[in-house]
Amino acid sequence: MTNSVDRRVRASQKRQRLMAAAARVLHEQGVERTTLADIAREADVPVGNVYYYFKTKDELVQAALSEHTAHLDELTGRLDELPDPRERLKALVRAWVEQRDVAARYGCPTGTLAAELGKRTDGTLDTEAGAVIRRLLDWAARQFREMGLSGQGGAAGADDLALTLVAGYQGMSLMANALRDPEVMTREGARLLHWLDSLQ
Amino acid sequence: MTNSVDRRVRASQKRQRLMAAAARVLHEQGVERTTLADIAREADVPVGNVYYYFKTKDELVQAALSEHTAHLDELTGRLDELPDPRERLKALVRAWVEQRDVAARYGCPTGTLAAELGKRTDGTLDTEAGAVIRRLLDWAARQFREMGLSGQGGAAGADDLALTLVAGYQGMSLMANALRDPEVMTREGARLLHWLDSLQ
Amino acid sequence: MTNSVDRRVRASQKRQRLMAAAARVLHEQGVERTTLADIAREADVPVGNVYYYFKTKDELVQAALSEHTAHLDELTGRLDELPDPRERLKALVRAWVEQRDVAARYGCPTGTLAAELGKRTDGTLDTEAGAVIRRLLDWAARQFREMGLSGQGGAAGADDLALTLVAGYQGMSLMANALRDPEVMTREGARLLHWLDSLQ
Amino acid sequence: MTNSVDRRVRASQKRQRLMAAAARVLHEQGVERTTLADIAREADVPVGNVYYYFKTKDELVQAALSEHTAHLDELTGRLDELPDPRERLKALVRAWVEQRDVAARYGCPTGTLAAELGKRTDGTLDTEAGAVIRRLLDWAARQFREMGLSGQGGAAGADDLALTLVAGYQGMSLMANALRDPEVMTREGARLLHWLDSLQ
DNA sequence: TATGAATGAGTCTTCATTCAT
DNA sequence: CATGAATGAAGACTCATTCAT
Repeated sequence: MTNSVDRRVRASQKRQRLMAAAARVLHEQGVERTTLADIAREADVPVGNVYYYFKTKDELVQAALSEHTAHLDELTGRLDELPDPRERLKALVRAWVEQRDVAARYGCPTGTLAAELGKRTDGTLDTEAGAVIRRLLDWAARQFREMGLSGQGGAAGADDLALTLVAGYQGMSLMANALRDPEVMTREGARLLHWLDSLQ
Repeated sequence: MTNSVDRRVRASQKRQRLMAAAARVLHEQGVERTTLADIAREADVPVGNVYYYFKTKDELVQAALSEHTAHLDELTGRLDELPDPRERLKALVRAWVEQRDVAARYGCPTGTLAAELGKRTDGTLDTEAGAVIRRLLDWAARQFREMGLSGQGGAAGADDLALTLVAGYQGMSLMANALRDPEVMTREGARLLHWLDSLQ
Repeated sequence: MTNSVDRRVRASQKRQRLMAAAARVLHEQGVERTTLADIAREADVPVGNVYYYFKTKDELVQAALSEHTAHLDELTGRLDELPDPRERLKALVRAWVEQRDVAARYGCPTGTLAAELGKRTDGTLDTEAGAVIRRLLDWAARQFREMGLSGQGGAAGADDLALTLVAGYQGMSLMANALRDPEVMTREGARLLHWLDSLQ
Repeated sequence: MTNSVDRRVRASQKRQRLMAAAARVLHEQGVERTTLADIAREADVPVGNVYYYFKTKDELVQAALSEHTAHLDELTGRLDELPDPRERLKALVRAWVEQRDVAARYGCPTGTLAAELGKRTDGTLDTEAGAVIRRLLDWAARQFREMGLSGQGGAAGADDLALTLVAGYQGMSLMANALRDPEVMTREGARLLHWLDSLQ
């Protein structure tokens, strides 16, 4: 009985390994340049076996996106424990800056995925990465609202601020990546922190 | 003799057509999803003939980047005729906003190309799109310097401002693209204009 | 002890279900387009379990043929209870016509299986469906013989008549299937009945 | 110039070779058991090159059907030169009987194709073979009509007779194939000839 | 026995690149 | 220069069969 449980556990571990590997490799190599074999190798799973867990390559891409969503939720979940919404946002920016080396090499996982998938015209996954970004946007807007920054502009104010914040993150990630320079993250991150402090 | 000139002219037209087609199609479909046949068809050039102008697919990608550089130079060249550097920068932002529909559908040509090519690990073209962005950065920094905004921080001030400006552009393009919403360009564009006005 | 009996019963039920499912699905989809998973699903048996009852896919095909043989035997068994051999044959034809909708959609189970398996060159099952047809042929010949229609030509006469009858059935099934028209069965069935009546 | 013509000719010969090979191999092995490599090898064309002429395997199947249609047209064309329609039909039956060895080994090309393709549920090619058979049916009906055999039943009579004739052919082919016995063709062919003679 | 999972050989298809003329 | 055709190396995906428990 323990054995059968073990097997199930190991199996779901495999699925988990595949998802993690997909998230990593797809981020590093992009969707089109990544072969199933790449992901399988990284997850240490025989190629033929991948299809037991994911019926198509696109399902693996979808799974990678779920993985990114999970990471995002975990991060915002941790930040939610901070008492002050402004501090939460600032901690978020600091977390981004800490990722500067990865960003400089491969860009923002979700942002680059959104850019690549957005080129599709067949309606498959083309806006899925956008959904992850929207989730981040929503969380950020909630913080701004909690800061009482819906402003005179009504609720739209918080949404705009969230947009500015996330666009700032995407912009600095892309620039750091294009210039292969992690310091871009530091400099622009500092600017975002300053901006957050200035809001009232 | 006239014939040979004609031929040369026609040939260079073909080359031109291929470059333009490459720029367009690669922007819309991405590098990996675009086949040589796609570009050839769009340029109305027989596939086999492409190789007389570009020895590899990568050379066509390179050519597309040159095309984007040329567009950029043409734009900044026009802007240079404005007397006031701040007006030049604001006109640049307005030009970006005018492209909002394209940006919402396909993102910034250079930015998305930088993201895709940046995934390469084989050292081919992986930073070439970054060079185009750097060119934009340099032009912008020149404007800020001319505005006397090198600040107390010396020349770095202008560079930082340029970085913020271009990152702002990339950020809003990516967000507009991810959310498939051109209005993102309008809103964030307005913010950038306001920011440019506030600088002194 | 009851448990072990139960198990055996359940097991043989599973085997039975697999055979029935194989007969049905192989008829509808053909051998090559049918996967083991298709049959397992239809029989509501886990895929991995199939191999306890049938060691290879071909054994399942064989089992489907047995199933068809059983159906045939059951049918002729019922017909054998009719007193008049001519009536038996006419009832057979009527039974065929009753199946017209299935025939128009999927053809004769045995005939189409014979056609598909006959393409094999590896000597596996390639004439097995033919054996089922031969069984039908034998039964029909017996009826003709009983009708006293061995004729001057001796026993061969009955065999020829049987061949004509079964060929008639296969021909009308194939035509109904190719034209997707059940009425073909009705029309040609009527002709066969008329022919049977005319024999003396 | 001659060279360029040669090339085009050779190219279209290749296409022709592929069609002929497809017709032959698909008849002998069936659609599902035949790989593109099989056809390519038989046509002496590199596998990758096949796709220059036919975009998918299904297009090759379609091409094989065209080939069969062409054979049929050529045959009926030759028969049309006979003055008497009854003689045309009898010559057709004799032509069938001459093919008895092929029929006994592989069945009727169109009939077996119709049986196999008819199993498809995806709407691709599933009734295409039926169209070839219908063409034969139409030609035969024309002959019967010319014989003045529309009967009291009007034009339907000829159609029914044509159906009986072609069903007879399909039936005897299938039986010859299932029993692996060419003599079936001879016997049933004789019966069909006799039947044709008896019509008035 | 029972069963979810594993395996790897095989098949279709795509495409950059090259070739012959 | 021009161009239709040729080539072969991948890559995604399927599936019968086997395995571990």
